[in-house]
Parts: sequence; C-alpha cells; structure tokens
Amino acid sequence: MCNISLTLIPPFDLRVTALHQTYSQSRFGADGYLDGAYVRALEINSQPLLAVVHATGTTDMPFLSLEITGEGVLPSIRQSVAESMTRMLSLDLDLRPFYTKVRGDSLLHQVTQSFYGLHPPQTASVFEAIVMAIIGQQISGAVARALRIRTAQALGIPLVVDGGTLHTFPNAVAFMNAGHDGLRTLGFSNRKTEYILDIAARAADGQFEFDDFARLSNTEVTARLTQIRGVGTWTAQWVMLRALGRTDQFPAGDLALQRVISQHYFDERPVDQAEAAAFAHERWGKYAGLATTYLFAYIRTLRMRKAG
DNA sequence: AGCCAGGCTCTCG
DNA sequence: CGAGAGCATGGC
Repeated sequence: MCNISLTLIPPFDLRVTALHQTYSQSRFGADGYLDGAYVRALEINSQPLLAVVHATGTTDMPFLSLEITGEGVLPSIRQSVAESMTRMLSLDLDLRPFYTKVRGDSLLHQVTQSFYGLHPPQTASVFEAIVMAIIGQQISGAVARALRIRTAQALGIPLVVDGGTLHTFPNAVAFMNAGHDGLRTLGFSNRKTEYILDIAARAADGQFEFDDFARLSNTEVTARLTQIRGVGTWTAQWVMLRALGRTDQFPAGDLALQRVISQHYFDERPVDQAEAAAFAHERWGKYAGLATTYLFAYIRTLRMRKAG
C-alpha cells in the first residue's frame, strides 16, 4: 500500500494536534496517537478502515504522509480518506494571523507558545460532533470522557491496531439499534437518550451532510441546529467549531471558559455569558474560535496537573 | 455525604 | 419574560 502525501500550511505539530483530539491518551475512541502517528478509525462508504498519518521534518516545515489500512480497501476511496484527514486535522488552516493577533495577550500568547502548531482537530461527521457535544452537556469533563469512550467501545466497529483496538465513531444505525435501553445502560440520562435517538434518525435521513452546512452562515447553522431538541446555542457553537471549522465561534455559555476568563482577565471576578462573549469577540475577533481551542488545551493541562 | 461538572428543556409566576 | 427544578455519574 503506497503512501499519500498531504499538503498543509505550517506551523503544524502532529503530536500536539493528535493529543488534543485524544485528550492526551494514546487511544480515545476512534482516535489514537501511536508511535508518533495520528491514527483514526473511519467508516467510509460503509467500509471500516484505519487512516494513519505520519509526520517528518519540523513543526515549521513538516511533511505528512497518509497510509490506509483495512481489509478490502479499494483504491478508489483513497482520495476521500485524504480529504477527510485534511479536514479533520485542519491542514489548510493558517495559524499565523491568530498568533500575531494574540502576541500581546497575557494568557494566550503563552498558551500559543506551549501548543505551537496545534491545528483545531475536527470530527469525522457533523453527527459525531453533535453527539459528542450532547454527551458533554453540563457534566464534568471526566464524566464526559468516560461516557464517550464507553459509547465508542460498545457501539463502534472495532479495528485492531498495535495489539490494541480503536473503534469507529458509532454510526446512526448503531445508536438506533442500541435503542433506549442500550443507551441508558451506557449511562446516558433519559433526556439525552431521547435527544440522541432523534438525532440519529435525522442523521440516517441525511440531514447532517457537510455540503448542506457549507453554504450556510453561522447564524443560519445555529438556527437550523437549535431547532433540534437537546441542541442549544452552546451545542451549536461546539458543532461549528468541531465539525464545520468555523474558527470565529466562541461558546460563551461554557462554564470552563467563563472561569478561565474570570481568572486571567477579570482578577477572579465572575463573568456571565454575555460578558464572556463581549470580551472574547472584542479581544480575539474572528479568531475567537481558535482562542477557544487553545484555552481548552490550557484548561486540560490544569486538570492534569491537579490530578497528577 | 453532598455538591458540582465544558447545558437544555419544561414549568410556573 | 425570568427564575428554578431535574437530569446521570465521576471526582473531590
């Protein structure tokens, strides 16, 4: 199987980007960072496969190559896998204007140095982003991570890698087959179970295609997504950040973001959603979504420091 | 033990 | 309209 080379805009650090996707684990559901490679279990045209991305060179001048493994993988899908990886690793995104913008920012300048070359990783589908966001609603990061892993392991298609296993993100039919009881057993609340089953039905109905969202403005996407039960502004913004690459989105309703803003820019004085939104857009402008990614990278290091 | 987590919906003044 | 209850479960 020959490799495909992927073009990108530097700086790009594969390790930092992949570990952001895996919550610093070697394996997290469908994503892995193994032996220096980003590994992702994908289902393309009902075909389970592994996409493996290797990097050589430096962060400022990296070279990426894509390898595809799986049984009976037809050469004809190689191009779609390459496009998925390009999108999921935000390879076409230029970080430099953002770095320039935050040069004078007391917190973000430091964070962008620590995570230099972090491109905001994306989900494989809009459906995946919606479900992942709903899982994360209200509950702590630890609970959300446990639930996400449990869900992938129970409902995704297993693919063996390096003696371990990665699972594809469960498709809509897998959620529907699990049904109400199956999802409750995994630890979803009654409400979230209902939301996700409805969303799975919509996904199976073809309502979450990338192409349909691509031509919609942020406002239009928000309007469309928040019509769905279980999806509020916060969730819609996360979907835009995680699946649609809208790097201007700032989920100001997010408690963790409000806290970090309060601590670093308001001398611990609590800020509410409106204040956080006004601050973020005034300070980071159209890069507020990139600021979100980096702030969460930073927030996660705080938690790990606490735990470890 | 009890309270809070990377929200959202529904209900009730 | 705004305020408040309830939700699942892991960690402190």
